[in-house]
Amino acid sequence: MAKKQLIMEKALELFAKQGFEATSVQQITDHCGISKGAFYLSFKSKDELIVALIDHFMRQFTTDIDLVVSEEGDEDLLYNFYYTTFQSFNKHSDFAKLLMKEPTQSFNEELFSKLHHYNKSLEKVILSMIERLYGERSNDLKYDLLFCIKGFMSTYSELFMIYKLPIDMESLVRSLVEKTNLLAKNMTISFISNELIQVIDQPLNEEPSLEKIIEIVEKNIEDIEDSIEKESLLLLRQELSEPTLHPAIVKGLLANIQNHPHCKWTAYLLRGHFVMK
Amino acid sequence: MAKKQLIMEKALELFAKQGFEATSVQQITDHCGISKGAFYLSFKSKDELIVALIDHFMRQFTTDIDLVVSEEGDEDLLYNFYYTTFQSFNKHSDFAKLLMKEPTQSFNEELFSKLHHYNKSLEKVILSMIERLYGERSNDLKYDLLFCIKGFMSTYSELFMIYKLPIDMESLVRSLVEKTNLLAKNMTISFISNELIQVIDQPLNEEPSLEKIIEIVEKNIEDIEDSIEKESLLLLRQELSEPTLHPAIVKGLLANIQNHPHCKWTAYLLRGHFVMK
DNA sequence: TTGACAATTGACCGGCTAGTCATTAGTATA
DNA sequence: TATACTAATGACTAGCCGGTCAATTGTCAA
Repeated sequence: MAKKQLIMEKALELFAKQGFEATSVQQITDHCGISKGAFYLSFKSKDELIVALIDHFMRQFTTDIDLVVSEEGDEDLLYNFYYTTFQSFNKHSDFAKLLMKEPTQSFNEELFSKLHHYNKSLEKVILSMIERLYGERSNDLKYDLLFCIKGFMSTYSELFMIYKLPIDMESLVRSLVEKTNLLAKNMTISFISNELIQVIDQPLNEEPSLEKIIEIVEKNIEDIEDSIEKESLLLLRQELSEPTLHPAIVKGLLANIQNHPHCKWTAYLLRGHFVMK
Repeated sequence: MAKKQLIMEKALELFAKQGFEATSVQQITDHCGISKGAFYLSFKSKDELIVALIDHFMRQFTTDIDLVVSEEGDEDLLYNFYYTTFQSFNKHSDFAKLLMKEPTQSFNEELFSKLHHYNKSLEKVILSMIERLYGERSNDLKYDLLFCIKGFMSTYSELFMIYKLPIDMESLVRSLVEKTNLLAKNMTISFISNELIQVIDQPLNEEPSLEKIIEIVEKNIEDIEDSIEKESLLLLRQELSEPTLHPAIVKGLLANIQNHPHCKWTAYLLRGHFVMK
């Protein structure tokens, strides 16, 4: 299992430098100091490696940002959002580079739709933030705001992603907060309508099914040692099959697990599930 | 020569779908209905093909936008800028896709710096527009505005580039004009300073030399048939070596050539040269 | 019709690729 | 130490890559 992580880390370094296609399995194994055969003990194919990378890091991004956005209080929400996002980009800059870099469609259809799905998850989180921050007013403008925020993020992150400049993150974020608020409070012409978004989302709008969530939770339970988190997961597992607990209790249980490093993604999924209902 | 264009067109289609690395010369020649050997009669290597593509289309983009920005009157300048840019993206969507797609560094150093150079040309054009539109006020904010505009362009162009949606370009542009004006007129916190930009630009700040410009002009003169444009080019060629003409005359000569399909890039270079002085 | 020349072909080359598997090294138990 | 097991190796395969070039085909003036 540790071998798997080693390969993922070292491969990511090479992918960020050269791209996915241009990096050979031989290069990866050389860089790891292992044999080519050993690679195929951990991953069935080179494609499976990239799938694992995307799953791992996109879950990290989504949960990092979701944690900030789902916190109480709107005070510094926008500031914290940008700050966390950029920190997360910075922390996993190799992966972020790979994401920016890789052809949107040179991947398999499977990989493309996977990325698309995570992207939509992220957009959903950002949209919920916009709704909280700007309330009613945002109804017609929220998708335009979403696009503007995404534009800011991608353009400004170039500064530290490509040029590797030492950035004063706090003033960068302060300037983006001002820009975002300006747009949100003064914009009158929206371009992206609900309908347009629905057309875009149409082909791949798969919510994870209840069965899928249960499966993930149970795997999670097996993976972690005895602790409050494990107890909470067991109770939540029960609640998935037979809902009996008070919403406040469920919320508490979610709070119990959402800071455990191996439960973040599960917490995110569960929050989506229980809030839905 | 026609063969060269055929290859460029067909190759671009494949590159847009699969990416540069993932497309083989064999695929390209099959798609053209020619033999592999014939490819190497037109291009010395696969790399030379991508260089030709980048040169061809980036010149197109730059001149298209520069023509709009260098027109008199600030009335609909911003509107026309966005409109032309998106039309140009749309017209050459395969190439635009390739640009978005391709790893920033999977190219050679040569290709990377080539792209970087064209990118800076485009930024220069946009900056001159910002200065004209917002005057003094833009001094401290211009680079932030540039980044915001670039962010809008890349995020919103996804709508028709990736999703291939039929877009009401006029309302899209109107909404972006409002956003840009809002930011330009109300922003107070700038993040990107002159110094920061200088650091970014440092490694590759090559202006084309006078000799280089003369070379390009002479090649252009050979390429086109007798016409007012050719006469104008010959006079401008003379003016490059021995400046004698009144600036107004030079400006008129430039106006003569800037709408000829094969002189646009030369006109752009010359305008930069004569305005410099 | 012939012959000189240019355009075009596709078999071929060396090198690299993803992936396999018989063999070997390492380790834990009895 | 002997045994049984797993972990790890790297030579190997089949196939694709960019690029070359001797051989073929097409063209046109004499």
